[in-house]
Amino acid sequence: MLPVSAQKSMVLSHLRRQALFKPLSDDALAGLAEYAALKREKKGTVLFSAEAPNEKIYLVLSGWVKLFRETLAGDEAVTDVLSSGGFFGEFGLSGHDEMPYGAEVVEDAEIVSIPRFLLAEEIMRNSLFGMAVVQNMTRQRLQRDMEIEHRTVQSAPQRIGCFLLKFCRGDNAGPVVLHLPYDKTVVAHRLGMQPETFSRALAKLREETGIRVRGATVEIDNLQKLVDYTCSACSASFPCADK
Amino acid sequence: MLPVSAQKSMVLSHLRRQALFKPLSDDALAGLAEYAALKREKKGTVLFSAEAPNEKIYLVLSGWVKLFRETLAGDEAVTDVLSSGGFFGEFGLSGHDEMPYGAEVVEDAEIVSIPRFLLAEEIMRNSLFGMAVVQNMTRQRLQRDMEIEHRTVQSAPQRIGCFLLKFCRGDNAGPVVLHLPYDKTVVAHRLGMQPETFSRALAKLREETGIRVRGATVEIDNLQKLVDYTCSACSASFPCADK
DNA sequence: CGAGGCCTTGACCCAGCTCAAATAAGGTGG
DNA sequence: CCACCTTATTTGAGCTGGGTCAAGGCCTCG
Repeated sequence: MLPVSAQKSMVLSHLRRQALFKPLSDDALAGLAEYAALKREKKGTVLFSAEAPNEKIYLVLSGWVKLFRETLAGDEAVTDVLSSGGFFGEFGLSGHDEMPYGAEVVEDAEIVSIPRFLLAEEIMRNSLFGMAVVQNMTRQRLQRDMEIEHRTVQSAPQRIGCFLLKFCRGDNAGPVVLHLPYDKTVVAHRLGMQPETFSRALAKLREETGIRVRGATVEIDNLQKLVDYTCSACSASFPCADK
Repeated sequence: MLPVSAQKSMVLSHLRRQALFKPLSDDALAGLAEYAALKREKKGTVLFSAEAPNEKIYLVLSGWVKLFRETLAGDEAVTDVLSSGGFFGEFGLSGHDEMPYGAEVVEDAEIVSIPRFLLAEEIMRNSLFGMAVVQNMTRQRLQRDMEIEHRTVQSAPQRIGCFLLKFCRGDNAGPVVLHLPYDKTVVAHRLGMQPETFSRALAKLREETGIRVRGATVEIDNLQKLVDYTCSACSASFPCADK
């Protein structure tokens, strides 16, 4: 275990790297780091479940976390799956007292948590930061809109393609190698389909676009081909990334 | 046509009624009203299309407006359908220069538009207002999460039921009478289904829950029955409204 | 080496889509 | 007020993508 001071400074450097925190002064940032906690969590850990009190904002440094809602009938809808750089729990910033979803670690992760009241205070103090939070929320909402579109308009293989493309930078060219970060079942649910369908859809995508899949590793020789196949049904086309 | 001053004061009173603007001082509100424009728009009018410059925030006073995205293949995904009290164009607040969706009037409407820079300035000036904007965005995002869940988990008749319930206040009791506000085709797309499916699903919902439909009018005798049928597949149950 | 998890495959089913045709509901001009 | 034309809504018939259930295959870990 690292000494406390070293941990703090590590947290600090991670926070500094987040776009969301850019408008914060060094002092303000240090203040956050002071009360922030860094934890290592094992796969399977439930960080909180829906309706838990909403007291912290979380930032994923490494690993994977899924956000989900459970229906009365026991079905589960995965709203998002986050990796390095992903935020969750921001609902706390807007005065919600309950988490509207649950969060579970699906791949061993390092996670920083920050008491929500600290951030709420900072919003009041620093309107530039308030603006940054608005922008963050806005981006999130836009992504949800896209997600809704995808689920109505894209076929299962296309949704997988779209998911893969999110990990490709626009700097195309040459073959790309990706590591599917986690459990295929989780990916399947993230994309709103059953594991069986995921498996079949991936097979189809493979034969349709020439990508190669070995275990969790995906190799893309011809990015353009994947883009053509995937984005034809969508309102945005390839480097459709979140700017 | 009303004299200009009367129009301004009408706009002002509408703005004052919005939760979003509660934190604004009378002066600030008057400032907004000064530059706000109130227009009557005919069904079919396209207010703007995707990728248009993002210069205004809009507030619907009456009538109906749909927000949508179009895919390259010409399919259309309706992201939302707004009526009295609905906001759109808030993306402008976060520095996006292009509208990420189009907006079309689907039922004659009165709409107020406010230059976005005015609001952006106000966010910087008044952090309580910034907070209110964050809350608004948050609520929107949550609704999108719910929407994603609904589309994966609910059947077509249930989605219609859920849509109807949004117009019922929790103060249940007695029979409820609703006026389906617009074109059934629009409702169908809003719910992510084809018009034919909508028609059949509505028939099913009718026989399943005893509601009665005549043209655009819906009568609900037994609200509880509708709730039971509709919400069983969902993670939230009836007065699941946006608080 | 055996047990338990994933992932893939096969077989079958069904909700919702598509195409096509029949009705209903408005709206217009005479 | 009526005939006529246009646009919405319903209905029918058949298709299909993806879901469900069940049976292997494969890999990991004890």
